[in-house]
Amino acid sequence: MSLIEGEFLRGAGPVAVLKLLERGEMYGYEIVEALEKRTDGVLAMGQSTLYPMLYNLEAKGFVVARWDESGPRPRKYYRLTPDGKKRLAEDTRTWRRLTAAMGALGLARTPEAVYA
Amino acid sequence: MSLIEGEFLRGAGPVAVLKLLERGEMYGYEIVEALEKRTDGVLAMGQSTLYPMLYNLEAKGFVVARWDESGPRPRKYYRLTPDGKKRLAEDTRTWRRLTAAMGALGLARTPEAVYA
DNA sequence: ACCACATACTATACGGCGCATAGTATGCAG
DNA sequence: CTGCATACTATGCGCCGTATAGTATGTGGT
Repeated sequence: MSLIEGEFLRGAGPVAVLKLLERGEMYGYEIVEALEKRTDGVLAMGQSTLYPMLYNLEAKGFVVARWDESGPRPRKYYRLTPDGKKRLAEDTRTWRRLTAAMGALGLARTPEAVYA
Repeated sequence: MSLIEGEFLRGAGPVAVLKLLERGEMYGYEIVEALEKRTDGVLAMGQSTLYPMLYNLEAKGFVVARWDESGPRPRKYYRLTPDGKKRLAEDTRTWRRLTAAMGALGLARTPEAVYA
C-alpha cells in the first residue's frame, strides 16, 4: 500500500489527485499508477482509496467524468472543473501554509532536500 | 478556528502536538495557545479538537498525564513516553517523505520560503 | 489451449478522528 | 458583580481511508 499512514493521506490525497488532473484528463487506474511512480511510492494508494475519492470529488463538482469506449476496455476519464481548479489553488495555498507551520515547529525536511 | 482545512489536520495535528511535547511537559490549554502562536495561527485548533486528541494519544501510550494541583487551578500535564518519542521520529520521517512527494508533484512551496 | 496476471471499474461496510456543541468550575479585571 | 479568560470533561455527527469482495476483459507464458 502507501508509505503514508492513513490520516496523512486525508488532506494530501485529494490535492495530489487534483494536481495530477491539472495537466489533463486521466482515468482512475492511470492515476493510481501515476501517483505510485511520480512520488516514488510515497503517495501510492489502492483502488479502494482512489475510486471513492474520485466519486467524492465528482459529487463536490471538482471533477467531471467521461466514458471512453474506443479502447480495448472502457475507461472513465476525469478532468477538472472550474470549481476544481479553484479548489486546487486554495488547497495548494493551504498546503504551503501547513508545511511552513510544520517547519516552524522544527518538522521541515533539511533544506538541501528541497529539490528531492 | 484553524486556517487549516479539517482533513489536513488529521495527519499533521498529532505530530505537531508530539513535537511540542518533545521539549518538555505541557498542559492542554497551553498546547492550544502554543500551536496558535508558534505556527502563526495556521495550526490553531479548538479545545474540542485538542483534548480528545490528547486522550487518544494517551490511550495509545504515546503520552502520559500528571495532575498538578499546586497552581491556582488544576492542570493536567502531558509528557512523551518512550513509545511517543519513537512515534514522533517515525511520523517526522513520514512527514518529510510526504512533503518530498508533494513537492515532486509541484506542490512544494517556493525555495526562498523554506525558512519562513 | 489454458492459466495466471494485469487492467479497469463498482459496491458495501467498518472504524477513526476532527470538530461542533454543551457543560462545569475557578480566577481576575473593570 | 459581571463578564471574560482559564482549564478540563463529555457526547455525538459526519466524513473519508481502506479492507474486502465482485465483475469482466485483455495479454503473456508454457
